[in-house]
Amino acid sequence: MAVKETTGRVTKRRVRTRANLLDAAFAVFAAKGFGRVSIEEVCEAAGYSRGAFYSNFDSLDELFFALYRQRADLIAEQVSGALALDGPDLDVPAAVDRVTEVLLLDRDWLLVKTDFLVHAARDPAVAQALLEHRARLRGAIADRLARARGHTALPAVLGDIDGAAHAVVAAYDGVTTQLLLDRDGEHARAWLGQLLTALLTDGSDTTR
Amino acid sequence: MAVKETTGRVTKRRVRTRANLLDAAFAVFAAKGFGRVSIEEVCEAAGYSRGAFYSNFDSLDELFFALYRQRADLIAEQVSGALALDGPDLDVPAAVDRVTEVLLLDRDWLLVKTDFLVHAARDPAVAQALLEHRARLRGAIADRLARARGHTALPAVLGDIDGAAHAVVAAYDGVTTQLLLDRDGEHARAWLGQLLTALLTDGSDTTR
DNA sequence: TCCGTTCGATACGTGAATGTATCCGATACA
DNA sequence: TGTATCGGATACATTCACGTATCGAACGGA
Repeated sequence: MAVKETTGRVTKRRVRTRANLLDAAFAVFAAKGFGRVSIEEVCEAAGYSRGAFYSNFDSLDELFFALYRQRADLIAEQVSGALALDGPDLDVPAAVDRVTEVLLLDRDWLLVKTDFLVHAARDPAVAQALLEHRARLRGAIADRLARARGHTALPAVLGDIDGAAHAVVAAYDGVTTQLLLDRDGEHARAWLGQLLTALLTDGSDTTR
Repeated sequence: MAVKETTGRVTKRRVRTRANLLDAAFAVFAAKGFGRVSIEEVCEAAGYSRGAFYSNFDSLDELFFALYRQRADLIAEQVSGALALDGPDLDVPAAVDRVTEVLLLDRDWLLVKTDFLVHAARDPAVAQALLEHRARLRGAIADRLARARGHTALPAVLGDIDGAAHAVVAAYDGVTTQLLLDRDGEHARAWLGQLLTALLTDGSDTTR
């Protein structure tokens, strides 16, 4: 373990250093990709030497994992927040807009997340973590959809509410891919909105 | 350039070597990921020494690019073939099944393709190549959809036929992501079929 | 303020991957 | 079959990133 466990004492300096390393790592990973980043680059970007790194982490993999958890938790919170905003009744287009905004706002996060996906695809243990994050998102979405039942009918083709939540996440992933390539964030958000409403409402709605 | 241009002479041995290197690279990239592969690993897997590599390519990047083009062309062909199978009229569910089969059959290809996406996301020139491949796929899909107009009405929410083709590709990308994580190919194919029919038919169809 | 502990910097040795230069066997063509 | 060219193997020097071991400084508690 990188963090000593002999004593519960955690210095303030330590947490600051760790946070700085994580922040710097986020920027560096986003810019160059996980596979092309050296430990020293992260340290340099953070203003530390490698000694600081090895005092806080055992490997780049461990740092990457910690970084992902941190940011994923943040996003999950924001999505939950965006979904909880309006009252007990769900306004589909408005909620879709808010969620869309959160999910596609930060290109750097999409880059890091995709790097993490590639990583996870080859390591079942890592995949587990990513699947859990996705399950958390789906859960938040499904909860919200459940409260809206009756107001807006879901198309039967997707199956139950959980199927609909799966579809939402799939649409998110699909639009993410396109956005990573064409870098047109505005278009991506508009289009994700369109896709989601296409999936969540039956075909009769043509206004949006 | 790696391939000499002083003379048009291309030895048989050379094309064989190049093909072997590409095949080996595909396997190695799929197994370990582009970022974690050394030139020597590829050569070793192909049964050559580094000399052969440098005689055929300038860098790992160049090889990766060539590899992607090769395989992407193959897939594009297969998709076109799968779409051209039935007569002038389109049988949506059948065509969806066939395309789904082609697109999600080979996990290794999905891995390499996602690696390539990550790569392209940071290099506009590479992104261009990937966008063109995607455009080719969309074109084939759009052509097919155009011929089916009237038989199966498209939901208006997606916009025109090209919008529908975009949606198909997005669904493909979304399911790909999930498949990379849970490794359940059968489920992925079934679900992609479900998603596509949900997108391509209006909400009235509940049988599949 | 003093002291023990913790944190991070520096210096070092090591292994791996790279690109090049050179050499020998294979190949194509007359 | 002979010969000139080509393709790939080998050897080499170099660079780079890694992990460790050690040292001085910052920190927190008494």
